[in-house]
Amino acid sequence: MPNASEPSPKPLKRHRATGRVTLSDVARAAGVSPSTVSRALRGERAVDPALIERVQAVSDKLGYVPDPAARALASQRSNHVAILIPLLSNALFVDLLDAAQKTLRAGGYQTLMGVTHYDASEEEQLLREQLLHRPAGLLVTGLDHNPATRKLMASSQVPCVHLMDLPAADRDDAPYCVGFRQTDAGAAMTRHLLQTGRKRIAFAAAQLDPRVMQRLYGWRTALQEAGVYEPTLEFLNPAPSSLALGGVLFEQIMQQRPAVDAIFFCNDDLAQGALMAALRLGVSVPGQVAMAGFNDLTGSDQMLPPLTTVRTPRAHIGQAAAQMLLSLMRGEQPEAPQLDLGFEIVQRQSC
Amino acid sequence: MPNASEPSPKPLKRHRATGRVTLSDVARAAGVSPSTVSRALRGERAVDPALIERVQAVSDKLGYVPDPAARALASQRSNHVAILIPLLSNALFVDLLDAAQKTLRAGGYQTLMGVTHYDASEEEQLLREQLLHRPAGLLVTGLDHNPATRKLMASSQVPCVHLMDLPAADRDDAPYCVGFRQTDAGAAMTRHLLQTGRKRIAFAAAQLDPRVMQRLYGWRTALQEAGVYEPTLEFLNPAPSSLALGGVLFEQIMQQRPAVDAIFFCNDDLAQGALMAALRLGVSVPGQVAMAGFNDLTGSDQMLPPLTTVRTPRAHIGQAAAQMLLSLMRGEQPEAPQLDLGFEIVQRQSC
DNA sequence: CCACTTTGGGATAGCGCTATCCTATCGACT
DNA sequence: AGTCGATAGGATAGCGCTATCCCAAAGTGG
Repeated sequence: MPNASEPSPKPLKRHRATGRVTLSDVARAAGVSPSTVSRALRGERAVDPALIERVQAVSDKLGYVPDPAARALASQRSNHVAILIPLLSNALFVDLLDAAQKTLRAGGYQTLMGVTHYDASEEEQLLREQLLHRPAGLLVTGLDHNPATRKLMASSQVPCVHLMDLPAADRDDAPYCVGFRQTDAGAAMTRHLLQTGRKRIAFAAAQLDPRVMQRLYGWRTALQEAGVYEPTLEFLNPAPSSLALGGVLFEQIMQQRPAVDAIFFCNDDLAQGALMAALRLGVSVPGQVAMAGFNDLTGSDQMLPPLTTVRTPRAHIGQAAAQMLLSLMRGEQPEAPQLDLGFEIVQRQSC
Repeated sequence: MPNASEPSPKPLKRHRATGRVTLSDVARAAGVSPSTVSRALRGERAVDPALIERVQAVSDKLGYVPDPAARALASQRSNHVAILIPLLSNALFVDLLDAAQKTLRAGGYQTLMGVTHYDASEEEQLLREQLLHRPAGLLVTGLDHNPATRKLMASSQVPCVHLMDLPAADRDDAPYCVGFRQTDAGAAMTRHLLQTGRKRIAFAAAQLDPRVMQRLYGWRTALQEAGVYEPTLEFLNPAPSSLALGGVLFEQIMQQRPAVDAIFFCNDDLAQGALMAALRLGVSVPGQVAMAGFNDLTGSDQMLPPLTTVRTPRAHIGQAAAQMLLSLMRGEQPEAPQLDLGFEIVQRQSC
């Protein structure tokens, strides 16, 4: 016996024992192999219906719940869906998040939220972190991303749906997206103001994200068509949108262009702030100047006067995008890669 | 050769190969064992400083990033932190979420958000789902949970910090929490109104969650102390809080108790809606009736008149709670299990 | 009637880590 | 010197699944 140093047959019990009910426990109790349990529970491949039922029953009785970490490690896919939104301080994105999150959860997915603060490199960093978790899907706001981000999304092979925006033209490399035509919405509201007889329509905006700029473009186009466009009617401020800023913008406009007869705000919070400022300053709305907002945020219908605005289907967008992502994650092909959910002019008394 | 059926020595190459840079790759490149790399990178146990540096360098060069799923499976702990909040439609909770999420991310944790809709059984269900992910920590709103939820939290052994609320008395089984005394805040604002000479102070509330009820209790106590409490001054509506509901409550109060000289709303959105309704109805504020809100939400300073309210440190709460959780997850003991971040009466022109 | 595909189940090697156990080395203390 | 306890690194068994391969049995067609 030259080699007596290898006698130990039993591999000594390690002290771990998590106590968790595992797939193997179910397999043993059901008298089948682990593979079969795995397949039966996931509805993978063909399994005898009777067997599926038996496995289900045993699984329920033992209270088996699959371990997401083990599953993720083995399959290289988690049940996470990452969602990237610019801010949590804009109700618009919160509504989007809320709706998407609800839909995804119903589909069995966990939502990983990432807040980019409108910062392209922070977006890239967040995406990088999230991709580590091997998310099953991706929901991102807008279509504008830096090249590195775009490359990450492409190379990760993770299904991705873009929110809020639609590509300008129907290219065939078009990504999946759910939203509406921001430009059209901007133009539509402007035309509405023109129809009520207004001629000097200012555009007041904050944050200046790509969608705001599209609305600006729509406004500009509509004014040009009507032959009443003036560059000095644009009041753009890159600061975050807020009621207070709306008031500031309003005062600025009334000071610089007192003859303005309508103001189109790129977001309702600005318009709400302007409405309050008008009340404070005794400026009659819509008598002296009409006001219009965008998004139909909560409170806009409670203003004095109630605010005319563009109602955007943000909850619907969140829900529909999540739905589209769910089908992509199932490996299905949505009928159309782009979903235009439109918008609606809500006419109230501020115009 | 009786047994020719077992010749294959090489265990046949499976087609998986994820291409990911693994810990073993780093170990091989650095000329050390995987254990050492793992320890060096996590700062676990004692490792030679020079070695740590070398491993770090190699790891960076190869672009190694640990796989969260593998880590979670092996260690039975993920880098997720679950946060449970009642709603996303109340700015209060969004601010909480935003702050907590930011702090946790800085600490290397991913936030898993759960929205309970003020539903105890939904909370339980969410918690159950989240615990599957073996979160490293738990952030939950309030101290009121059903027994099953409480048991889940306890048996999971996951560190947990409660938000917004503080326990009534300092019990020694007191859970970790960060918040302020809702009752005191309610009483403080009521006393402030009393000091301005108001006598008939109504309390208007919606949603009626436990924190609202505590504010109600504070209001009641202050009025009783002053000898001016009347039960009919309570206007409670279980519907979700909103500007529109604030207007409705205001009209209801003016109709049922026209002699009221102040109204204390349990949340700013109600007060904002009431303020708008007062403008609409031509009720002078604070001339005829003073108004006070709670939380100092955005827009309250822009109202006409600007709203007197209780400023609650919700962002601070989110951040401090996350911080406390971070130290708990590090195995440290916070100096005090309860953190009272107080509140502040913000006096504006509505009183 | 036999080669030839399905069909449905079993066996088992990882997925990429961490936790546990082991061992070698070095002082410090009898 | 010899014994001990630290200290620091290595080896390796899982964590709980899924994916892949394998194989028996049951159809299928010429």
